[in-house]
Amino acid sequence: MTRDSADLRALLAGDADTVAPEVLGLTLVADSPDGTVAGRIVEVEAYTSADPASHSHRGPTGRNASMFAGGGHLYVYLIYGVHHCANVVTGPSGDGQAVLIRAVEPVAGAGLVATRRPGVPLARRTDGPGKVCAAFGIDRSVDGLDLLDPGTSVRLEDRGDRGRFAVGQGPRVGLRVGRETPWRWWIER
DNA sequence: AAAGAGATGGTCT
DNA sequence: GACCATCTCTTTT
Repeated sequence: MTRDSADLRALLAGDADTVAPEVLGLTLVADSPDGTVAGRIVEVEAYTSADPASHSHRGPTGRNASMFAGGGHLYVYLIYGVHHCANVVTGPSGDGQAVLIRAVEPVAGAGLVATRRPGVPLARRTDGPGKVCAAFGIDRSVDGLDLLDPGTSVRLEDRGDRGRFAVGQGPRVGLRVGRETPWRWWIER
């Protein structure tokens, strides 16, 4: 049972903390001149504007504008001046909600991923938010794209993995505030 | 096996 | 000028 882009659009119109576990099992796809990389999303976190840990908490700014663009868009930011992190925006336009893609299991383009992350063992290539962006070639240049438009270079697809796994839940990672909110979900191995 | 520190730059106060 | 939704390498137990 797969969902088309209209189904996904409706799904992503919901609040980040209810949508996040539904994003597990969806496939992230990124095209580039060098080839295509695809991965099954296996770990996510939710952020909303009511949440002090969220970039959207203090309202729209130049950096977080795409977080307010409405469900289905891509929000990419630079963290620690070093790594990029990719988010699936959720909720209505203007709301400032997003689901951070923390980890992915590669399903296509393993050779290209190896080129982009040389010397890193397969199992460790996409098991963190910065690693996912490095492996997929995602940076601020694709911030704000519509992930549900089949014509864009970075996309979100349902390849039929719905409900075939157990989901774990716990606190988010790396935060100074908001540690008490258990808004991280992952697919149990 | 776990803990610590440095890298590095855009964004906001 | 401080703060980061991180990663990797080095040092210590």
